[in-house]
Amino acid sequence: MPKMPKSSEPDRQTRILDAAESAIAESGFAGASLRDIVQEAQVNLATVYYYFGSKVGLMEAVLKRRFGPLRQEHLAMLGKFEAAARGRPLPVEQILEAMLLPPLRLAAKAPAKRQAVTRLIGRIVTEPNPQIQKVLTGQRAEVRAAFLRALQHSLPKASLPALLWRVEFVWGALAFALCNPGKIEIETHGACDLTKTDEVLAEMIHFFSPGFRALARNAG
Amino acid sequence: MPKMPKSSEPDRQTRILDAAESAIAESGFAGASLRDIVQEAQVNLATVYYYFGSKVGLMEAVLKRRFGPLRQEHLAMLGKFEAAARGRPLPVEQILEAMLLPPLRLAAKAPAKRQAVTRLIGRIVTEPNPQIQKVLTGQRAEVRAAFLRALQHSLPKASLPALLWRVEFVWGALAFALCNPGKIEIETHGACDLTKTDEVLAEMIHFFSPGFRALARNAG
DNA sequence: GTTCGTTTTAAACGGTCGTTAAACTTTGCC
DNA sequence: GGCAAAGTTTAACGACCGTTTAAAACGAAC
Repeated sequence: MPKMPKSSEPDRQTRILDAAESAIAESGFAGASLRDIVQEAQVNLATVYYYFGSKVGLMEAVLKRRFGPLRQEHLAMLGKFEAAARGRPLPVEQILEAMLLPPLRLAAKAPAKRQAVTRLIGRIVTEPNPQIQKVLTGQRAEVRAAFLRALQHSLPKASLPALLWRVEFVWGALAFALCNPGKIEIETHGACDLTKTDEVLAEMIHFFSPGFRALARNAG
Repeated sequence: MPKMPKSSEPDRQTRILDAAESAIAESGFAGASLRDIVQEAQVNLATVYYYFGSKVGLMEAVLKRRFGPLRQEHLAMLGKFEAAARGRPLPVEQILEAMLLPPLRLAAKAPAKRQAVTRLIGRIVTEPNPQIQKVLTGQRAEVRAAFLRALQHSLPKASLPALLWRVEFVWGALAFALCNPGKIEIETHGACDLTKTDEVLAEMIHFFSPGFRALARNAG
C-alpha cells in the first residue's frame, strides 16, 4: 500500500509528476533527465521505475494527468452548449469558446506551475518521439471530430476542407500562444499578457469568428 | 583553401548542414546527435568541429542558412507591395500574403528536403536552448515590426494590443501548419495537403482577413 | 621533390544518460 | 513478535554523448 502523504507535502508520485512536468517544460521530453527530476522531487532514482516503469511511462503519465481532464472539459462544454441549443446550430462564438477556454483556463493555473503547464502544451506540438505522440493522437481526434461536427451543423454551406483547415489554424494559434507565454509578453513589451484569460479569449473569438462566418454566405 | 565540390556531390559543409537539418527535424535540437549527423553526411566527427566549432555552432549555421533568406523575402515582398501602393495603406490581404507566402514556399521545396525544412520551423517555436533561441529573436523582431507597421497603417482604428495578438495568432497558425505537415494530412484523411501552396495561402488569407477587417469599423 | 598550410582522420577523454538487480527498510496483518 | 508484501535505496552496467588532441593525408608553391 502506498504511504500516505505527510499532511502538507504531496506524495511521491505527485512530486515526481510535478518535477517531470517542470523539467519537460524547461528542456523538452528528450532533454529532461530523470536524475534532475528525482532531485527536484526529493526522491530516489529507482522510485521512478517502481511507479512508472520507464522514462516513457513517466512522460505518458505526465501527459495523461493534464490532458485527460482537458479532453473531458472540451466535450463537456460543447455538450452543455448543444444541450441548451436543443438541436439548433450553435453560434461559432460558442464553438470557439468551447475550443479555447479549457486550455486557456488550464494555462492560468497556480503561478508556480503555470509556465510548466503551458509550455508542456507547446512541447507536444513538435514532439518527435512517436511513443509520446501516440498518447494524445487518439483523444485529439475525438475532440477534433466533435468540434468539426458542431461547425458543420452551424455552417452547412462550408466545404469540409475549409473547415478542417480552419480548425487546424485555431489549434495552431492557441498552441503557439500557450507555448511560450513569457516570450510573447516580452516581445510585445507587455501588451500581450496570457494570464488575462478573458482578454485573450475575447481577442481570439473576435479574430476567428468573422473568418468562420464568411463561410456561411457562399460555399468556401 | 576549401576543396571544390566533386560536380554532383555537394561539399562537406553543405552535406553536414543537410544532415543536421534532417536530424533536427526528426529528433529536435537536443535529440539530434553529431554521430548520427556525420554518418549521414559521410564525414568524420571532428570535421563538424573544424567547420562549425561546436554543436551549437552547427545548429546556428543550420538556422541561419534557412531563415536569413526567409527574413529577406518577407521584407522584400512587403516592400514591393508598399512601393506599388505609393504611401497608401495596403489591403490586409496583401500584408497577409507577405507574411505567409515566403514560409509556405520554403515548405514546398524539393520533396526530399521538404519535411526537414518544415519541421525545422516547428522545432524553433518550442526550443528551450537560449543560445538557439537568440539566433532568431532579433530577426523575428525586425520582421514583426515591419508587418505591425503596415497593419497599423491599414487599420488605424485598431488598438495596438489587438493587432499584436492577431499577428501572434497568424504566426502560430502558420507554424503549427508547417510543423508536422504529414500529421495534418493524415488526421484530416488527406483533405489538408500542405504542398498545395496556393490553396493553403488562399485558405489562410480568407480565414484571417475578415478578422482583421473587423477592426477597421470600431476600435478593437 | 620538398615544404608549408589546410583539411581529414583515428582514438580517446570525461561525463551523463536510462536502466536494472539486489539489498535494505518500512508497513500491515496474524 | 514474526512474516510477507510494499516500498525505498545503493551501486553498478553498458551505451551514447560532446569535445579534444595529435597525427596522417592532401594540395599548391617553389
